[in-house]
Amino acid sequence: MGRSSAEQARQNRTRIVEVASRLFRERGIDAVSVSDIMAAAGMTVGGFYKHFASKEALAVEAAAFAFEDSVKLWSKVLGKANGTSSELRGRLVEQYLRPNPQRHCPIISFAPYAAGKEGNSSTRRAYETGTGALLATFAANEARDLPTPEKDEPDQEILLLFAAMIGARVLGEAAGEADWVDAVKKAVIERAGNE
Amino acid sequence: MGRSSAEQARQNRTRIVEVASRLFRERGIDAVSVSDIMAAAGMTVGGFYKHFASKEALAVEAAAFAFEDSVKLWSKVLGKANGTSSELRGRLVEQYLRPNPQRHCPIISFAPYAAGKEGNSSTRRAYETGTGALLATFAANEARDLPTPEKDEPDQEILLLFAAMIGARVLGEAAGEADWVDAVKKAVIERAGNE
DNA sequence: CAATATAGATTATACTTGTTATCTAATTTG
DNA sequence: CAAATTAGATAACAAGTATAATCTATATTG
Repeated sequence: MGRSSAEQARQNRTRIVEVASRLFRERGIDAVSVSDIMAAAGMTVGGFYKHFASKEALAVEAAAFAFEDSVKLWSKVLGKANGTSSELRGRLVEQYLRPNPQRHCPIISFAPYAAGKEGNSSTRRAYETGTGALLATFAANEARDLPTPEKDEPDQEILLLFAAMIGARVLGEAAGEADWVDAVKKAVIERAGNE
Repeated sequence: MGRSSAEQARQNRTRIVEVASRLFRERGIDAVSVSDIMAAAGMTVGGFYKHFASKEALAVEAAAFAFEDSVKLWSKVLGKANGTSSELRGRLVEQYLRPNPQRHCPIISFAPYAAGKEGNSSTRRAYETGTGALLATFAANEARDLPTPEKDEPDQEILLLFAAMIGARVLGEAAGEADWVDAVKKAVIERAGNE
């Protein structure tokens, strides 16, 4: 097996990012090796550094990809025709807190990795940009059914709900068997739906 | 250097747990090696397995220690004489969200580690017990200045705040430089103080 | 079509990790 | 006090890691 075509190489590169994005979200960045990723992408480790300078460089791209993915998903749920903004938000939060081993949230999966990096690293900037985009998506829905939007920046209630949905999901993933977890989730979901 | 006395050995064991508890919270479990811990405790790796069956066994004890530590701290803040329960809670949340590289919250530090374990593992059970104890501590304050407590279980508002404070801190640690982080923290703190 | 560049495979390197064996000097025990 | 035990030091082990060098067959280029 020799050199691949430019088009093939481009597809392979994209595939590596997609696969890494999924594996990183499922298992965490440190728990996934470069070999794991390449194997899951149907290749061997040899070609990796033809595409990326380092594992961290891939992590940056994989995070960006994951955040875009989530923005699309959130937009889709919040953009539905039937329901007030509050109802739609309630539905999003309910879906967000429903256990789903397939779809992991980048805000949570990449948080420990970003937290361990310096403030000006590209990893951290990618995390800040991506999470900021999700917050903006979450908040954008707000002004929808109001005749005159009050402010540009999201109001206190939205910011509170954003923090709460993330916290509740962290608890769900780490302590899903505890009885109080469902109560916490329920409180967050109900508040999101009845603003 | 030969055998240590039984008393010395007991002290050393406790020291290992304390040191591990701190390092795990600061850097995350996977980022701290057994050698790191033993070195920080002033010993070498050789004696480790005389005290613990595995790194994971230590992590369980270190988590329990960290949670007890936090319960004490929260109780102290919430138990102050001056202030309504709501004011005290506001102060706790404000302190919780103030950046502090020394004191890390076990709910957040141990979450990725617990999330990666099976539901019935001792690691996960320690996480559930510890986080449950912190929730109970947070909620216990509630009934304080009410003549007749309404329910046994924490009400919706408390559960929402608990989730929100955790989510806000996750964001603070991973995206502390983003401008919207302060807005999120502020929203959570203000809500905690004005129930 | 010949010469060159290169994607990805294979292999190597340098390092770190959790865990285990061995050893030794001091503590316990009888 | 002599014999047995063992905490912790030293060193080894096996597995896994990120990254780099080399190789090879194919795509690209002139």
